[in-house]
Amino acid sequence: MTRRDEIIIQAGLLFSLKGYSAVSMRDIAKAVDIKAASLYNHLSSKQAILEAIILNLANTFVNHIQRVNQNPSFSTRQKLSEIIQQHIDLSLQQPENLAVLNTEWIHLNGEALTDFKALRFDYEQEFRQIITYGISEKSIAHRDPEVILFSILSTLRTLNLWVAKRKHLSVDDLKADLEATLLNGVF
Amino acid sequence: MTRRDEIIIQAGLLFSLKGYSAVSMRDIAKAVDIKAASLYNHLSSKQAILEAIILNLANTFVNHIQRVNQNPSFSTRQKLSEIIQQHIDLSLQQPENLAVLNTEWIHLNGEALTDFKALRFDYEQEFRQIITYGISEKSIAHRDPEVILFSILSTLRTLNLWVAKRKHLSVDDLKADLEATLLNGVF
DNA sequence: TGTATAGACTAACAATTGTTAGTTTTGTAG
DNA sequence: CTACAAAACTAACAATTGTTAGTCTATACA
Repeated sequence: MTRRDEIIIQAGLLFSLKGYSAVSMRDIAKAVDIKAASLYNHLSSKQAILEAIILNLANTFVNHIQRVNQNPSFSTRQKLSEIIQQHIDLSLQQPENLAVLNTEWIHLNGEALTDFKALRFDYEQEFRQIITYGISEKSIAHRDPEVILFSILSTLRTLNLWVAKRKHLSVDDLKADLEATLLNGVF
Repeated sequence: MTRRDEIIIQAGLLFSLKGYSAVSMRDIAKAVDIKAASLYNHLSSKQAILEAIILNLANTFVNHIQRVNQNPSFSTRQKLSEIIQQHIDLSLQQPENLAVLNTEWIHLNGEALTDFKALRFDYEQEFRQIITYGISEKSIAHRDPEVILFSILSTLRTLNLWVAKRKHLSVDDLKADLEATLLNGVF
């Protein structure tokens, strides 16, 4: 792990706790025990740190859903199951970076903001396609696809806020309960 | 509407767009067409603006869920239906303030932060009680109540991000689809 | 041994921050 | 018309911001 990686990890932790704007370069420097000016030996700007965190994670998500969606052996249900699994895994592995992705992307500028929005759109588009196909083959209930899409997606996107607290459930049990709740409902 | 209310509304809009820390008192002043120092004739501090926005809305939610939960004529399903309705209504009426509530509460301090956390806990506790009672009477599926609670609640909490875009659906149709998706699932 | 490079440092910068003090303007009630 | 309060203003403050310039030090390689 390079020094740069270490800085980005610590910065992500601080961003998730206090928000991008409320974290100073001096705060980040203190977290890795150097002076603020020394950060610039490893990174070009504060913005660049935020970009690295967010775009890296957004790319991970898009790559995953594209691979799932392209797999012809998966049923609609299996595709959704794989996606749920991925969100659980990343929510457990890097909850802080997910928090940054979810709430600090507004502070991106220029090309990085454009790239992020494109990745977010791509992800939603892949997800949307799974759902509309599922409706067309009648495996998914015939309702407004956007309502279905955002109902499921908003739960998955905020898993990082509570999943770590559910330690008494194994990951497999958590996944089973979550999948049942999202896909089969509660009544 | 007092001048104070006007300031709080404009500040809420700015906070939702750029985040609390990235909005200066001069930004808020410009939005109501006065100078920054004049804000202090109406408010004691920047913090006080944030507190007003968040605690007001959090109280609205808690009061509502308590009234619903205390109504003995409501079934479990009807209680959840009422709660969904309330989230849709507020998401349409004040999406900006909901965004502030959801993402900027970390910037609260001292007593206001304590109060907010207590209100959030109260709300989740009322919600949790509805679900555990539903499980005990076997109207709700027998699964981990926390997974059910946070699955539904995280969708409701982020309605403000997408509900306004669903203009082609009437509020009633939106509610019907959302309720069906959250409570009956999609398969 | 000499030298180049990576990575730390100190010091400073211009801009912006929330807030206060003191003053002037505006509108209303007597 | 006068008096008073509400609400605007100007000017300034100390602190903090991201970033740059220039310097020093240690390690690796010739």
